[in-house]
Amino acid sequence: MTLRLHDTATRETRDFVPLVEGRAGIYVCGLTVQSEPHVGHVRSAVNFDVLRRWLSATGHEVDFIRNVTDIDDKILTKSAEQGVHWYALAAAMKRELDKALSAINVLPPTYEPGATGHVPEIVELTEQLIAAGHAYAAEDGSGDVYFDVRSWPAYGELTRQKVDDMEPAGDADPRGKRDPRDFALWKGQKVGTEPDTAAWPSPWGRGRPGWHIECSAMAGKYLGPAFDIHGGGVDLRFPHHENEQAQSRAAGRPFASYWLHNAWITTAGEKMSKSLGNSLLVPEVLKRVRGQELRYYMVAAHYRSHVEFSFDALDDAAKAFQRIEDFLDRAAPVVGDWFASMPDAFVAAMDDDLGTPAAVAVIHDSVREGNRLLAAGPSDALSQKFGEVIAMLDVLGLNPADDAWAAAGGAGDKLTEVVDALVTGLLAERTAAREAKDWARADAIRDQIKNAGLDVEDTPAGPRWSIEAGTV
RNA sequence: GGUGGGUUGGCCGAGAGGCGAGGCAACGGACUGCAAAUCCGUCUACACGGGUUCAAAUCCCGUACCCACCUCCA
Repeated sequence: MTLRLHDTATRETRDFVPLVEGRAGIYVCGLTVQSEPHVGHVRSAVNFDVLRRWLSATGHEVDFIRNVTDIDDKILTKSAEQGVHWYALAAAMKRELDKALSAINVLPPTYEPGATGHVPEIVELTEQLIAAGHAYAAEDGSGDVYFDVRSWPAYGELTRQKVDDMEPAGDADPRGKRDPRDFALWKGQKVGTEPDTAAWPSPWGRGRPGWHIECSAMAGKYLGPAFDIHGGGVDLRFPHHENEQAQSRAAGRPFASYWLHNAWITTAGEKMSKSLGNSLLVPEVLKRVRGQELRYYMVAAHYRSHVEFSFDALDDAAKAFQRIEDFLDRAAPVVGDWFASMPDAFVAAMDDDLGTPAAVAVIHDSVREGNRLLAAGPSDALSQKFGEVIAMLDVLGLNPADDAWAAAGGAGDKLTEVVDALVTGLLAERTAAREAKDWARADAIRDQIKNAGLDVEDTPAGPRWSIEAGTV
């Protein structure tokens, strides 16, 4: 069985054949750190984290590069509005992003390069493009350098568009462009309006990188002229990815073999950046559900499907995940030896363009079977189901035993011990009442615990408490 | 104007010619002192109109509505 991926460049789902057997080089466009991350932003990170984990799980050594755009127009505009240094804003937002991603167990990339640290590589690539006749310094003295779209016949190949059919950029400043579709590789500093700290020396005067060039330069530096997979959100296909590919290929670099694009999480049918919604910032959402549950919500939908975000659906996802967790909690004390193994159906689902919805369905199948077996006490079959569930959750980054969750939980563990001590005392009283068939007393104790926000279940191994669903 | 995606049961959300994904909710049954949890079962859906086919949610044609991108974007 081999992994098949949907390549948006060819619009085909085809076998993944890495350039070097057993290795995979992945470049993912990360965020522009200009504001706090919302759930839409982190979906992309989760989707590509799953890809990375699956490649690792199937024996690939993965080089995973995810950039962070730490200088651009928006960062400059917003920082000016807020009266802070642009680099202070970028650094603060980067910390917020890191916090949000670790809360949902997104593994850190192999390396996370930023545009500001790669100006020499960007200048070098720009010079190559000028030498090759595909870029030119603006003749208006602005210090800008543009990619010459008309000089590259393949321009538009990624998104199947013809230059002549494209809507001319109405609001774009033509400045020194030969064609309105030409895009900036280098932006000359606007002295007086842009801070000196946001300008670097170059053969064309002081300035800063254009948006697209950084990814071409950094992908080339860390993954080489040709690499396996390039990922990002659908909105990046054009212009960002189209331009990245044009630049790179015009400079003689074959670039990515496969292009993967994740779909949106929308609210009210619209992309999140268009709706206001502070409530959708990751820290806000994590007040309602845990990181595991938010991640499950994202993984339960296919990466290429639009997800219409709703708190009701999020709550449903949290319950579904708790069902899986509950099985592990109840089975753990009785399973004995077990080993991790993935059912064929799960492997087949993941190999089919990362079919996480079907993969999650397989987890639920194993959980149901495991629950059935659990009623009969320990057995090899139960241990096997337990190992299956753990293995599958691991691949999806959802293993409840993963240290990542404990780190995100903070001081919760100590509190749990305290609650456990208190509740255990009450439950002992209730057990005594039940043995005396004093049902009124037993139920009163259970109600008291329930009113505090905890559920009580009677199991063959005795009473068990848990935090009521939805109140975590 | 160009390019791409979508519309599935009470809800979320898969599937891509036959064989009921899965979850949540609801209802019935088993279990329970009563519950909870769990298991078993029920609810048989594919925007609309045509067509192809032995067979269509799936393929084709048309229609409606929605969304994204066309140089700020996950």
